[in-house]
Amino acid sequence: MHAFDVLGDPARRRILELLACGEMPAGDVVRVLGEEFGISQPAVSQHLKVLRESGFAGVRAVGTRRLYSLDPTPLRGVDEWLDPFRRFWVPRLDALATEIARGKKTRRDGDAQVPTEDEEQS
Amino acid sequence: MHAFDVLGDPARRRILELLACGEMPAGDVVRVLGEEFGISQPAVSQHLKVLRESGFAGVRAVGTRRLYSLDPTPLRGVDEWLDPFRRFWVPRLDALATEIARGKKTRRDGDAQVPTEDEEQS
DNA sequence: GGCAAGCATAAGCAAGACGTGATATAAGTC
DNA sequence: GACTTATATCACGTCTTGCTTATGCTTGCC
Repeated sequence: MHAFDVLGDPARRRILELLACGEMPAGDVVRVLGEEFGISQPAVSQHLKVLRESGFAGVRAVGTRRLYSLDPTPLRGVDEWLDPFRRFWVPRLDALATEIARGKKTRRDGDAQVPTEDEEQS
Repeated sequence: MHAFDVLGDPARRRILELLACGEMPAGDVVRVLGEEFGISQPAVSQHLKVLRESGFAGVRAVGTRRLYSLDPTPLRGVDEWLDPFRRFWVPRLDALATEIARGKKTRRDGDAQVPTEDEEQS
């Protein structure tokens, strides 16, 4: 299952948000998701399985509990996919840095905005 | 349809990549997707519809052609959702900046890495 | 007007995703 | 060993998605 498919489900996104705060036993996840989404324990368990198998989460058994933790690797991949698009909303810091390095006076920021298609890319 | 669901389909991701290079007529998209994914014109047209209706793309009619263009807004939303997770793989630039501002010597970068759950978040 | 090109829409179908209730498994408690 | 708790898995129904083929609607051109 592709990373974006995994993130397609709101319940799974919520689980990742929970895990971002630190390790969490499956039971706690079940409780929160149950309250917020009204879904059952098996449903949550299956989501956790998806997160496990797609590399978003790791598990650690402690007694009868299963402590889930976030693995950021696939999210990082998503972040990287997003990278070429970021130029559409992020001021071009590289160009800015270059200008600063050259000691130029700051120009009007007209060309530090969303680029048009005939600008260089990559 | 939620942004992440839209991005869940590889064909749609590809279309967004194409549109990132600039405006493109539907026919060209059909040709590329046809080659790369082996799908038909209606299939592509339906993907374009999804992208339109979810705000990822805009259209402009020119004669009999439909020029599609990227609208970065929803991608930006995705980027923002990703933000709280970024601390897991991005060195903490804010802390780094603080240290530099204070004129401290650069410490070993042991604590500039992935934070543990008992550190402050947000 | 007639025709072709460019694209969108409709209808139908197959596959997969997500939910449920029931049940299995394994560890802790008495 | 019996029972409870914590979690996973099974079997199954349903809804959604994404594809296909067929067709409709504009626009440009002769």
